[in-house]
Amino acid sequence: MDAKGTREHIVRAADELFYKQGFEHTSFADVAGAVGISRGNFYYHFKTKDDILAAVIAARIAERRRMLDQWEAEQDTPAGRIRRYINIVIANETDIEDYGCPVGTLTTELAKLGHGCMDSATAIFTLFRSWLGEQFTALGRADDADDLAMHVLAASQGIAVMSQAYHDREFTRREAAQLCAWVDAQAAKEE
Amino acid sequence: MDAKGTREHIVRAADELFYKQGFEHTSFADVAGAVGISRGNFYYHFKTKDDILAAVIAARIAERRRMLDQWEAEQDTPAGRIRRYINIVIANETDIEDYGCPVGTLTTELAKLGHGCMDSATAIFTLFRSWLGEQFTALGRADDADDLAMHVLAASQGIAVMSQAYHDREFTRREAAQLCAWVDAQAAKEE
DNA sequence: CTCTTATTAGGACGGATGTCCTAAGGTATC
DNA sequence: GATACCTTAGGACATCCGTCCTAATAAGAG
Repeated sequence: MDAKGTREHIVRAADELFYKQGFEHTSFADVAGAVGISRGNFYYHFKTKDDILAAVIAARIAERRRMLDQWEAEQDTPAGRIRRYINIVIANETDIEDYGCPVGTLTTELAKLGHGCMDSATAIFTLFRSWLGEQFTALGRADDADDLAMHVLAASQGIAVMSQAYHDREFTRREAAQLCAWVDAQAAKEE
Repeated sequence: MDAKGTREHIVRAADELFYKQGFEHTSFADVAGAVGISRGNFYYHFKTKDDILAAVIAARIAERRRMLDQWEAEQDTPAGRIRRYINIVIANETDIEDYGCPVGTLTTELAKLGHGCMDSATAIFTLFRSWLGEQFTALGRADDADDLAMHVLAASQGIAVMSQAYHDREFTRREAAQLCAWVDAQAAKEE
């Protein structure tokens, strides 16, 4: 197989395992096993575990960027786009119940490990943060757009954490709906 | 030294290390080093690492219970008590920036590890959840007291996650103040 | 002081981990 | 078909981990 394909395969498998088991709890052997290659071959593509993590984070950023572009194409209004973001917690309900938010749980883990990739992980948050900020600006809230974006991020993270703790889908839906209503109320405040 | 004292000393050290480094990333040697005893002596007090975790969680529950009692004594009104809870994110600002919320980050980690102590960790959340529920009931919101309690928990967790990601104290204070205002608004709705 | 019990220190153990090396197998080019 | 390079497999390595055992020490009771 060509190196590019194997490398991508490794990143995909590592991405999923880092999400579902955590970065530290996932070993080279785990990833190699999931991909179906030997541990030795591994070393040909990535010298260290940190290299894999960096590649996984880069892949996540690229994927999220594509997702945001798609949302912009699908949703016509800024409020609709923000609501689309909030809707993640419902669309990915099952995974979030079991493994939490991929972004939040990774930054939390890397922060505790004092890992150098912490800043790259935070960059995923920043991607959403600025995108949400743009939407709030388009909503006529240029002055406090970033504050509002941070509020949406924080609320989503809170929902994810509690969702993981209690597996309560009613709670998740109720909070998401409430946050969407809040967004619409912010839109009404424009002008 | 007597066994009780050493045991408590171990639990205290493990509590701090589990919080600051994460459960998995903390080894027997780390805890033994922090306490100043040998790894062998360790085994006399706790047979397995899971035993230590169970003891740490039990200690956290007991400590939080004491804290809630104190808040009830200090604060006269239900709203004041809820605001006192929200104020944690500001009072413990420095630690939360570096290590996140002790309860949220632990449940997140244990969930990913598929650890058996996950339920005990969730019990710490439940302690706050029912206490907050009681306060909202006292506020005249018996019907949706638990929903409101969950909302406060989620909001606090969200603030903690973003605080850890961005170390932005202005954000933390703004969100905490906003949440306190929300509590007061809920109180106003009673009648 | 003596004997028993409670507590400690230090190290052995099997296993897992991240890293690295080397030899073999494929693949493409001339 | 021969050569050079890309890719793979399998294992060696030093280290650390959780667990467990044993012998020495401290403490307390008679």
